[in-house]
Amino acid sequence: MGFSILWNICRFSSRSFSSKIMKYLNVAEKNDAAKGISAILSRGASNRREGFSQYNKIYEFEATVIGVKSQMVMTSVSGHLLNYAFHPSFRNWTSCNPVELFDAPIEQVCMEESKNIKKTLEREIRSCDGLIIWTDCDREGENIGFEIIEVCKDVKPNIRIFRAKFSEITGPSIFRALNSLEQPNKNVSDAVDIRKELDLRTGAAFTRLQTLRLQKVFPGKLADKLISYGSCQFPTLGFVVDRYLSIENFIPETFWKIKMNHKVKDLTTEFLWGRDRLFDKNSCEAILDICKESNVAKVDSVDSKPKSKWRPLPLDTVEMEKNISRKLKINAKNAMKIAEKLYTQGYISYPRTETNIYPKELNLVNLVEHQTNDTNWGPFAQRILNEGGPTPRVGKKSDQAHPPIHPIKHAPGLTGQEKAVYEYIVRHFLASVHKDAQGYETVVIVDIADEKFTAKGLIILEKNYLDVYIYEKWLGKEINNYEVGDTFTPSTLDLAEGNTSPPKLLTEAELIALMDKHGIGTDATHAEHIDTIKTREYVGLHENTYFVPGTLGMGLVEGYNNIGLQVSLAKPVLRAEFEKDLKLICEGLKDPEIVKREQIERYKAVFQTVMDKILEIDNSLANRLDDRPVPIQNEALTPQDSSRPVMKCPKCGGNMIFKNRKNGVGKYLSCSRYPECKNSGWPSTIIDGVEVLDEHCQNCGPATKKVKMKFRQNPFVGGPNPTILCIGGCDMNVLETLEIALSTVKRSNEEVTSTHANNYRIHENRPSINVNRNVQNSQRINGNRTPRTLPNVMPVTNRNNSMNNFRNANPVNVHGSGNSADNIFCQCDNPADLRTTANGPNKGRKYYKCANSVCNFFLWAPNSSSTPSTSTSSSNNANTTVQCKCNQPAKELTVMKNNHNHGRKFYSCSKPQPGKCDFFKWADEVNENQPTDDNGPWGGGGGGGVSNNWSRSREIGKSKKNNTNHRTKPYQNNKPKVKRKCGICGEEGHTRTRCPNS
DNA sequence: GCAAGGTC
Repeated sequence: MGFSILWNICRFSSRSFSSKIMKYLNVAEKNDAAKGISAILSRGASNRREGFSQYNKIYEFEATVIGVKSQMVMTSVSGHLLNYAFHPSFRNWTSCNPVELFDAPIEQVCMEESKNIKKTLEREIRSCDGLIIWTDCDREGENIGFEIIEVCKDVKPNIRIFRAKFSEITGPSIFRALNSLEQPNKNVSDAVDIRKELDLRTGAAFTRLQTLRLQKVFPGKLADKLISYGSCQFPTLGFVVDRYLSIENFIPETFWKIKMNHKVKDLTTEFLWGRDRLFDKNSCEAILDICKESNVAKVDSVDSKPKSKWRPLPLDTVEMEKNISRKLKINAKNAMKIAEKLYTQGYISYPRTETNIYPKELNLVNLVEHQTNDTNWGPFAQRILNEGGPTPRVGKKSDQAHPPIHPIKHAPGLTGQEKAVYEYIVRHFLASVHKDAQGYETVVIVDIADEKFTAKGLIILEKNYLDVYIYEKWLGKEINNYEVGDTFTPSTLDLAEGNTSPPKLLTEAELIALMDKHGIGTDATHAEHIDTIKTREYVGLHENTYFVPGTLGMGLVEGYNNIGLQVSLAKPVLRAEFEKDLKLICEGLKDPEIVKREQIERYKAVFQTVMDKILEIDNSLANRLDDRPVPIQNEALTPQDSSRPVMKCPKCGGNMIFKNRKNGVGKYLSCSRYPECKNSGWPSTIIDGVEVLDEHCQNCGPATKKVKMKFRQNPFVGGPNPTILCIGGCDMNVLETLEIALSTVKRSNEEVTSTHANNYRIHENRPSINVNRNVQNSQRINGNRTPRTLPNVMPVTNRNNSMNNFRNANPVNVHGSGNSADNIFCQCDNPADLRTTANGPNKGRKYYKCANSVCNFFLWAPNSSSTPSTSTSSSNNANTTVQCKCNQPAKELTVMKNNHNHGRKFYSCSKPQPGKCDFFKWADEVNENQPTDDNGPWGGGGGGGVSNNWSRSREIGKSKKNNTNHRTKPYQNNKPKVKRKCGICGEEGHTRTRCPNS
C-alpha cells in the first residue's frame, strides 16, 4: 500500500484484555510478542510520569485494517467514562421539589477518575484517522463505545468509526473481528442511555422524598438515616420481605403418612409411600388398616441402572457468588472483592462473567498443568491429564466477551479468605474439566393391598470430580436385596404424623438466584445491591446466614404496598417491564424517545400517587418502628413549595426559585439556571419557609406567583406571620424590607426603578460606602454587560452628604468633564475613566469604565441636559422643623454603627437619658415627607424624567438603593400602603434590620 | 446525602 492509515484501537474494560488483544495482533503481524510487550511497558512508564494510570497504556503496532496495512495505536478505558448528573441547580437536595427531578435537565459529566483516560483519548485521536471500538460486546459495552466516540469526535469530528464484534478474546476471534469490522449499534447504546437516565431520576426523586420526609416524621429513629430508593435495591429488599411475610403468615397444616420399613439382620430398608401424605387423618387410617390387614409386601419391580452426578459447569459470577456464600460462608460482596484482587494479581481470570462455556481456543491443558504441583489438588490435576482430560462440561450462557472464571497460575502463597476463594475457583475448574461421578441406583417398588411403596439404593462406583470438589457430597445408600415377586412382612407399618413447615428465611445464595431470575442487577452488581440494603439497615442477618427484614425495610415495603400502587416499587415487575422496552429499543422495534417519555411519566405518576398517600408509609413505619410519627404538613415537608418558580428570571428568562442557604438558615432567591445565570436576591431577614402559591399577582402578571412566607422575626411589624405577598416588584416596600433588589425580580425596562446604582460605588470621605450583598450580586450578574444593553443610570454623589443623597437617590451633577470621575469609582475601587462611545447607536455618549480595564464596571455618564444641576441636601434644611414626642425640637444625629446605615442622619429626642422620649425619624424621610410639587425633590424637573410617580413610590417604598434609572418606565403603584413600623423601636420609617437602636 | 452501571 502506498500509504498507511493510523488507526486507534480502543479496548475498554481491563488491562489484561487489551494486553491480550495486543498479544494476538502482535504475534500475528510481527511474530515478535516480546518486543511488542517491551515497547508497551516503556510507554506505560512514560504515562505514569505524566500522571496517568499505569493501566492507561498506549500500545503501538501494525495491523491490516479493511485491507490496508496500518499503524495502530491502542489504549483502554475502564468502564464508563461519562456519567449522567442533574444540572447543578438541581443537585442540592433542597433546591427543588423531588418531583421536578423527573423533568430536570441532566448532563453528561466525565467522572473524576476517568479524566486522565479522557485526556489520553483526546491526545491520541489527534494523530489518528480512524477509531475502532473494542469494548465488551454487550449493552453497556456498546454505550461505553459511544462515550468514547463522543470524546473523540469532539476532537476530530470526521473521524471514521468502526466496531469490532467478537465472541471471545482469543486469537481467531480477534482476527475475525478485525476482518469484519462493523458499525456501532446506536439502538443498543440508546437503551443504556435511557436506563441510566431513568435510574438517576427515579433514584434521586424517591430517595430525596423518603429521606427528607421520614427524617422529620421520625426524628427519634430516622433523623440521621439515608433512606434510599433504587430500581434494584428495592426489589431486592422486596424479596427479603416477601419471604419473611410468607413465614409470618404461614399456617401449618397437619398431615399423615404411612411409614413402612423392612429390617433384615442389621439393615433396615426404608420405603416411602406412593401417596406421600394425606391431610385427612381418617382416610390415612383407613388405608393403613387395609394394609395392616394384608400385612404382606410383594416386590413389583426392581430397576437397577447407572446414575451420574454431574460435574459443575464452568464457573460464572453468579454461581461463584452463590457457592462461595453457601460453602465458604463468605458473603458475595467480600467474595467479589477477593476475586477482584486475585484477578489483578494475575491468579484468576476476569471474575465478572456470564459465560459458562470454555472457549475452544482456551488452552485447558496448560491451565491444568499449572496446578499439578499443588500439594492438595496437584495429584488430581495430574490425574485429569493422565486420564485423557481435560474434558470440560459445556454450559449454555455466553456474554460474548469473558471466559468462565478459571485459575491463570498456581498461587501457593495465599492465606486466609483469599486462599479459600482461590482454592474454590481451582477446585471448581478442575472439577468442571474432569468427569461426572458414577454410581448405580436401584429402585424397588413393592405393593401392599394395592398401595405402592418405593425404596432407593445407591452405590457409588467412581467419585471422579468429587475427589477434588470437596464442596459437594454424594452419599451411597444401602438397601436389602430384592427380586421381583419376593414377598415380605414389613417390620414397621405405622401412621406418621407431621406438620407442614414454613419456608426458611432467604440465604444470600437464594437471594442472588432470585435477583438473577428476575433480572435485578447484573452479575457484577448483585452483591452490591445486597450490601446496600444491609448498609441502609433495611435488612439484617439472622445467624449470620439468613436475611431478615429490619423494621425500616419492613415498614417501607408495607407502606408502599398499602398505598395501593398498581405495581409496587418493591416488586421486580416495574423493572422487568422496563427491561422489555429496552430490549425492543435494542432490536430497533421501539423509539427510544417514546420509551423514555413513557417510562418517566410512569414513574412520575407513581411518585405522585406516593406523595398523595404518603401517610400510608408514615403509618406502616410507625407500626414497625414502634414510634409515634410527628405530624408533618405536606407543605412543610419537602422544599417543593419553595422551589416552585416564583417568577421568570429577568436576566435570562429562567425560573426564579427560593433555595435554602448553605448554612441551612433562611432562604434566598435564585435563578434555576445557576450557575449559567447568577441572578439572585439575598433577603436580610431569616425566612423559615416559603410556599409558592398557585395564585398569581394581578399587578405583575400570571408568571409571578404570590408567596406565603414564614419569617423567623417578622420584619413587617404587626402583620401576619406567615404572610402572603408578592416579590415581583409591584410592592417596593416588600422588596425594600426584604432587601431584594428590584433588578433581581424585574426587567429594568419595565420599571422606573432600578438597582443599577448598586453597580458602582460612590466615593466619599470614607473609602467607600456600603456595598451590601445585593450590590455584589448585582455586580456579578451584570459583569459582562455591554454598554448597549445597560439601562440608563444616574450616578449620585455628594461629598458632603453622600449617604443621604445616595439613599435618597438625589442626583448630583456628574459632568462629562475630566474631573467627573473623581467621585465615580469602579469595582476595583479606583477612580473610573470617563470615555466617549465611538460607534453604534450610542456614538458620542459618555460613560465610565474601569481605568485599568480590570473590572467590568460600566456606567453611562448622565446627559447634562437631563441631569439636575444642583445637589440637594435632604436633611440639613429640615432639622429645625422636626419636633419630638415631647414637642421639643429634635436633635439631628448620625448613625455611627458600622452597618448599612452608617453615616445616615436621623432625629431623636434631644433630652438626655433618663427622660428622653422614644421619638425617631430619619432625616431624609422628614425631608421626603415634606409636601413636594410635581418636580419632585430634584427641583429641576427637566429632561431627566423624574416624575411624581417616582417620588411617590419612594414615599411608599422608601427606596434607598434603587435610586436611579428614572428614564425608564416609571414605577406604578397606586395601591394604598400601610406604613410599616420598626419591630424594635416601634417607629415608622425604618425596619428592624435598619433600626439605629438595635 | 440520591441510582445503577462500568471498573483497578
